[in-house]
Amino acid sequence: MAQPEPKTKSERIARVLEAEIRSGFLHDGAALSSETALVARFAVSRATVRKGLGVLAAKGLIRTKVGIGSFVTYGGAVIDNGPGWSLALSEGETRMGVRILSITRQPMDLDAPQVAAAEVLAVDRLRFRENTGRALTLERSRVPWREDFAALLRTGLEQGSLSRELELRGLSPASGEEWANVLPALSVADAALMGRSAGEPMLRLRRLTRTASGRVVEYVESLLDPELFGLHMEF
Amino acid sequence: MAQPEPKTKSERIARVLEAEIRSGFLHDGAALSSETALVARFAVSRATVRKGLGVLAAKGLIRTKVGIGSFVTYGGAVIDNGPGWSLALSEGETRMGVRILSITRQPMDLDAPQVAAAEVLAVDRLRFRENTGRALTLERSRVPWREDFAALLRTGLEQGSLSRELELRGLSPASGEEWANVLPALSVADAALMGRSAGEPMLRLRRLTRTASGRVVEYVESLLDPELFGLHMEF
DNA sequence: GTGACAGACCTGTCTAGTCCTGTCTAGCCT
DNA sequence: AGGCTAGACAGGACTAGACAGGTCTGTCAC
Repeated sequence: MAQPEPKTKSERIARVLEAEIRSGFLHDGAALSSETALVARFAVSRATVRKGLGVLAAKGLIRTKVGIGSFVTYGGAVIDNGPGWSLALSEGETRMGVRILSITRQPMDLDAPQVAAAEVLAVDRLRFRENTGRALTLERSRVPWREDFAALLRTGLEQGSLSRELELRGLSPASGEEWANVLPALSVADAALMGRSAGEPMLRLRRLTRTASGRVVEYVESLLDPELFGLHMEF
Repeated sequence: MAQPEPKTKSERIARVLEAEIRSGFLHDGAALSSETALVARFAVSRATVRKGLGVLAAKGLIRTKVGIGSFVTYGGAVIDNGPGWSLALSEGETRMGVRILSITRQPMDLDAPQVAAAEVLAVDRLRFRENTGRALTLERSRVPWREDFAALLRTGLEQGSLSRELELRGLSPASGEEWANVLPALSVADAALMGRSAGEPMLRLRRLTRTASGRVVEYVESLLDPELFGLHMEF
């Protein structure tokens, strides 16, 4: 229905950081990276980073203090969807549990031609409402394999967040793409994983993130309960 | 349909660039060369290049931004104008016809609390592939009623575009919101309108646009064939 | 232990320069 | 008159660098 607005660099930076804040990846009170660190991450000049931060400050999402840094001042976390669309819960308060199905080193299995790597770190997770057995989301993350992922296969993820592990290794997304469409019918295999009925329509989200240098950070494919999840965007 | 021979240099430039865009050589979101680079490429003056770019901009194929450049805003099938999500056709070239179901003055019927107006201009359209009877989209636009819409009820829309009529009356969207979700089952009434089966899952898009002063310009609710349409976003 | 200090790191601000589009003027040619 | 050329100037986006001043922390002297 629309065309992507050509974005300036500063707008893009504001957008990526805003999504990280709204998704809860950067929680309320958290310190953003320093301006010079963001310069490196987004591969732009400091003036441009500051312009992007200015947008967030104007929206009241962050506050910056001289000599210290910038801090998140927004507490409305949603779920970990990374940058891009804001994933909105259709209902009100919904407590969701997370279950990690598997963390493995394996060949690339999903259909994402942009991911050239033969081997990936694969993390599959379920989210479910605690009172029922039905899973609300099924998320499959694929990250091009690096040797320093080896420990994760034994120890698991810190706080269950793959993004955080990637961040620790300098794999911060600076740009990306996102696709959304309707999966008309849940497959038998996925239905079994999610404790749902095969044939149900689902909302399917695919996201590819890249570093400033263009290297693929992560590819995520999510199946979401259409009753509960929708996409929302302001422009 | 045979194209007439381009008469002027600026027409030739527009023709060449348009072909590159429609062929996919310049994909959606891609940056065109700068005007001075195009001056060198086509060996004409900058004014001529700008005239050619002006033709493309008027067609909605590109958008130019001061200090940055010109960008392709044509994703293969532009359904409607305006910023926000980019609606992507899953398949390749698909020629679609438009049929306007009705243009009426009526009470607000859709569930959009942001639209305070009691009376609206309501435009319902179908889009369909020409060889089949199945509609691919059903779009319902609602615009707060103004007296200068009266003529539209008799004369119809210029080029079938409501956006153009709104633009002519100074109602240019400056900001807005967009929601997307899965409609699990097409209603019997809508199925009949679209020539589809009731119960099919559909992609539902809702968009609310506002002027710079915050007045609601338009509310649109679209049902889209999930096989054919998806959402795409870069960040 | 404590207090002072140096240095590291942070934001705030400024300047000079590049590259881009927007716009205007003057003139040439058919 | 309309299409085109050539040039000039303004202003926006961005880069790169420099400098000042706030804040924190490790270290050293006492």
